[in-house]
Amino acid sequence: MKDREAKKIPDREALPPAWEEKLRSGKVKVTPNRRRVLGRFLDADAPWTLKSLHRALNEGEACELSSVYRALSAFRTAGLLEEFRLPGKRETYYSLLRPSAGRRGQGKSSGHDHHHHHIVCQDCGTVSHLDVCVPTALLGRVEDASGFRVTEHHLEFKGLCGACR
Amino acid sequence: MKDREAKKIPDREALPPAWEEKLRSGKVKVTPNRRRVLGRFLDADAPWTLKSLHRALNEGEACELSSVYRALSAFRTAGLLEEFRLPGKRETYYSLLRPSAGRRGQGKSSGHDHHHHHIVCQDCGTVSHLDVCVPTALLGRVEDASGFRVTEHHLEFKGLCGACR
DNA sequence: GATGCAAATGCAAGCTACTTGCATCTAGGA
DNA sequence: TCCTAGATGCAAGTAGCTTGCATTTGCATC
Repeated sequence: MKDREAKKIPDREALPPAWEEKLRSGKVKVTPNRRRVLGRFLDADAPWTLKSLHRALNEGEACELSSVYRALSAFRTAGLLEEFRLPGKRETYYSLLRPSAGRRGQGKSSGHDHHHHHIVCQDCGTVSHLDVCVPTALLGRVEDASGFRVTEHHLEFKGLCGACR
Repeated sequence: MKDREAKKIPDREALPPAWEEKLRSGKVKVTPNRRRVLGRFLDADAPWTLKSLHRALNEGEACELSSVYRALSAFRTAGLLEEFRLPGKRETYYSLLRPSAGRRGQGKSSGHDHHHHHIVCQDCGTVSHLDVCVPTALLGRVEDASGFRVTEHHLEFKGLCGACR
């Protein structure tokens, strides 16, 4: 948690080219606000809520809640973010959909399909990412049992984090 | 879906004794309102939202939204209901936690622990129950990867139902 | 470099889905 | 039957978005 050198980027003037490209190809205009929003996701690979993001951004220059909201919607439409909800929490969470680059290509490589799942500490509320996913066999059983064709799944865990145990 | 004989109970005067017992042991007073609320869950083994339940109840005698809300909270505290949220939906859903009776006892038999998971049709919005669950092996991997002790999990699927395909 | 327009922004108002306070009523034990 | 903790109805309050509108701005084009 120490900030070495110029590591603690307050607000970026530019995003990594890959991401700027992604925005443009998603027909999302690149503005200072949006750079700052996306920059937060790139800095902290954690789930953000509309409000937590708004608070974090306004430690710097002010930025309207509704603009953050619209940025999130735009990013989601463009396939850069996924949205999810947690049992017992009221807010909607967002997290970055990184392209499934270095993974052993076990899915269709459709560009960005590396979603992930989450675990929440029932004591302190910390939310962490998980790299595990639903086994294919289970998906098959779900389709058989329900008659649905499954297109998406969300898996949330609740428990006690290392610190709270 | 046909209603045979007196199968279509409008509002019950009494709940199955097992459930009345459960309420009492959970320190929940049994009132006409609460019988009607719980009755709906017993009649239709589907997820309800506060509002859908309120609407359903008020086809009969009126019953305040806030009372339904408080009944749901009480039932949840008593361990009769579980609450969950679905991605893309705003409301909180509730479903009955039936005691894990006839199952091959693969969990600790703690009274009621037969939770289940859900699949939502992305077209028509229908929500169905699923009888599949997260494999124990996956839970182990989650604990190892995160350092958390897992106490709960929720698994939601999205897809196309038989009718919408 | 100047221009035009679709899209983004700020501000304010509106909406949905709860959630709570309070006076009154009632289930259920004494 | 009586008492009291807890349930109810009604109304007001709150959180978390969501939208409308006038203004500004990114960026493709000239």
